[in-house]
Amino acid sequence: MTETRVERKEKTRRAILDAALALSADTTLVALSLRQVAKEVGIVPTAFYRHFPSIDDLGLALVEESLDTLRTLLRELRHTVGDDARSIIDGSVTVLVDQVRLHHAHFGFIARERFAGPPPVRETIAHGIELAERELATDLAHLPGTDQWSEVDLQTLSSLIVGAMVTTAERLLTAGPGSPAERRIADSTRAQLRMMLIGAKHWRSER
Amino acid sequence: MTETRVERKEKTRRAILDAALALSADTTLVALSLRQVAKEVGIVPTAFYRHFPSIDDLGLALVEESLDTLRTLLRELRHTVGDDARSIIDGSVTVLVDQVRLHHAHFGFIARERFAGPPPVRETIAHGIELAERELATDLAHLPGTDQWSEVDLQTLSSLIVGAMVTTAERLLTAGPGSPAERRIADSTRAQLRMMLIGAKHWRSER
DNA sequence: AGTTTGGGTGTACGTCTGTACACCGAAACT
DNA sequence: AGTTTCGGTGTACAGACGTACACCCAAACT
Repeated sequence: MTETRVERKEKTRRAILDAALALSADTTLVALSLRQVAKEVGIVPTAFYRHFPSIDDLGLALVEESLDTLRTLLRELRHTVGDDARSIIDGSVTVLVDQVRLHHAHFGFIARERFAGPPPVRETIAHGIELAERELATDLAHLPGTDQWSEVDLQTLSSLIVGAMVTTAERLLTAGPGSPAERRIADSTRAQLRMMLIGAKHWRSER
Repeated sequence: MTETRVERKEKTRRAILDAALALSADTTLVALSLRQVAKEVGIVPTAFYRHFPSIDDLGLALVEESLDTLRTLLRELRHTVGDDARSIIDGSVTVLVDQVRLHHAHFGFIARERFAGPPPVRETIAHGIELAERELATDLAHLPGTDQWSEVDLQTLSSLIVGAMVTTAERLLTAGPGSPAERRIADSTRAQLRMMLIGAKHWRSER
């Protein structure tokens, strides 16, 4: 029943991360105090420093973790297969809904801190989303129908899609899992994706 | 040179609002202290209570004010005229860029507090955006080409457009006025709107 | 002219904050 | 077996916080 020292340490580190995630859900990272977290975890305030140099570093760890689950979402989206556009869209939205449901805390964290978090956190999140846009753009380039597309057109469509996905994720966060609202949002998103792809199909770049 | 009492009062009230707006730009409403605001304004902390019952009420006043400039933006967008879709899109984006530039603080406030603010603030903002979606939907219904559209289709397109506008506004906030980035965002938004409207033109509702 | 009103001041309080410091005890190393 | 390492504890302090209270004085009312 005895635990090794690294195991114990990792355990309370996780407890700190979880407590911070839970507490910041009520407000924001910037309104999070070291003492609150310590009390929630059940350790004395000064013990916090055994794991993080400061609250800011805790925030950085949290954003790293949250971006990890964002990357997981993107990977799953990329592996969504289907014969036609319709089934790909349906599968993608299903994945999005599932992932947001599954990692509610992380996506909520990203939504909150994207603009309200400390500058380094904001930048990290912005960078993560930017990366997602670029990767989607290269994915789109390998799709049939976009052979003649310019770089900027690909970037435009990609940014449009990613923007809609982010907006959808934010909407999903305020809807309870399995709620009618959630289904409505999913349906709406499917329709939006279809509309965007129809627009893309008939797209002819100008200038 | 003597000021009437109501004038003086209104003046410091404004000073408080401005100081709160400026200070919260660095972090968030929830991380804003009464004493900070008082110091910034140049009054003693307890004098704050002559104007607001609490910091929360200050936040409510700020969100009301910010939503006012959002409504102004929407009104201006609605009055954007043009002969064809192209010119309407161009005009709308120009208005958006101008307004975000002009009321940077208010739009920044909305972006930050939309998900990170106190619950009442969040709800007020969400309600404002929802209202904008509904109004755009009824506007779209009066446009030629949407005669056969169902209620949900109109709502879908409206939500898509509003979402893109919100995303654009958020992007614009991080770009300096007149910067190359700002122009790039404006161009991208114009293309996105065109793409969406092309999609809408070829849209045929299913089921 | 005399009185009331109300924005702003100054002091004072209890609470919460981050963090420095000395210390403990058991796991981990030699 | 003896020593070191290190996560966790307890005390302590200076500063910032919200806010209660008594006070001031000029504009506004009578």
